[in-house]
Amino acid sequence: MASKVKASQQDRGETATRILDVAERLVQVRGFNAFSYADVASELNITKAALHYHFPGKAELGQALVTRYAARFAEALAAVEAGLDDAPSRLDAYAQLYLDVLRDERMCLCGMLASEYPTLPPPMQDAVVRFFEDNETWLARVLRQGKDDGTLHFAPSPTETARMIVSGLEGAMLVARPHGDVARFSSVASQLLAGVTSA
Amino acid sequence: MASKVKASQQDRGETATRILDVAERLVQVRGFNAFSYADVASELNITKAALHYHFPGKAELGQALVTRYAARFAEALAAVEAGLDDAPSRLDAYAQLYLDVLRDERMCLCGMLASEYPTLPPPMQDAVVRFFEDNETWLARVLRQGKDDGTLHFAPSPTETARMIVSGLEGAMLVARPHGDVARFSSVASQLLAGVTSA
DNA sequence: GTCTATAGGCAGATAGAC
DNA sequence: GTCTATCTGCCTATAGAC
Repeated sequence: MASKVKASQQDRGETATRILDVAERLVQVRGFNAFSYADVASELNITKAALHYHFPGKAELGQALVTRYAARFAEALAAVEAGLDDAPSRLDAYAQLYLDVLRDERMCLCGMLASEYPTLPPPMQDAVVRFFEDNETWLARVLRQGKDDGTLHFAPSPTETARMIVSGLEGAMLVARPHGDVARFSSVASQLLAGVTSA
Repeated sequence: MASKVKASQQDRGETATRILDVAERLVQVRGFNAFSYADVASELNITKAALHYHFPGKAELGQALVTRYAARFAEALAAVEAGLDDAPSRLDAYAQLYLDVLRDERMCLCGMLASEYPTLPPPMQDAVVRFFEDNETWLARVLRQGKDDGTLHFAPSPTETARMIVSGLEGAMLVARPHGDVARFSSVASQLLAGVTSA
């Protein structure tokens, strides 16, 4: 049973991983409907046919993209919980995850896909909705924790408050990117968090 | 000088107006990159060639769309100011404008275009940025009014607070639409406004 | 696994008749 | 103003050689 590195989830080859990396960036910058197999192939100096070997169609590539993105996000949230104990710090770290994406001149992958939602293959639609639900669930838990220990203060339910934070951060990315102004995002993010950290 | 109806801004023919109506809905639902001249033509039972007579290219059609949308929004904001005096009511009416769009299962036109920003023709990009700036300016003015007369309470500058409200409402639309859940939007909207109406 | 070659469709756009 | 007809290019996808 000498397993080398413990293949965490479905392991893909090196080429498949690089395809996902390039496609992910293209989708986050331009959108799922505005990138093509040709774009990815030319960046990697391979042919479109090779792409189809790794991902039969655009729908399958899209599913793989959102699945991997959601898994990574879940890992990041677990790391936040492991590394930080108090609710306010955890909220700060959560917002920082968004900021890191925007600094790269990208939109949140699932925020981008949310705008294209009616045009997506059904499996991608389901995965996008799940992403937001998972985020809200995690945030609601942190908010509940903070309310219980007195470090956070808010009137609506933790779930409703979580939804406001997710919406606010996604919207802040959406609006800040056309302005090319990361500070716009940071300002909104701190106001959102201040709404639950101050009495 | 017997002008019939006072051609408010650039008047377009009846057909051109119907083209804009159909194209506007398609962009708000599917996005600028995911609708085609063929889509519009088939809905109106005309040919693509006829479309090109009214709007030479997709870029020009897109410009006309965002220009008209921004003008209508500005009219709506003026109507809000004319019809309501106090700042809290004006904020409520502002959020209601967004809700009306979402009820139609549409995204804000400029929110949709913001997600596609890097792929848009430059004139459309400029118009999208201007739309958000105009919204923020209007909101900041209302916020200042409310702060001065004691009906609103917030710590950051009116401009920064305005940006948080715009971002929050746009993000709430973005996230609510995939869930098919208008209540999600309303919940976030009232939380955002509660943040400035309660002490 | 990656290639060449190609199929089949749809995109935006134009010419010219009516 | 609207039509038919057509162009060119890009899209996703497949077949089959290496």
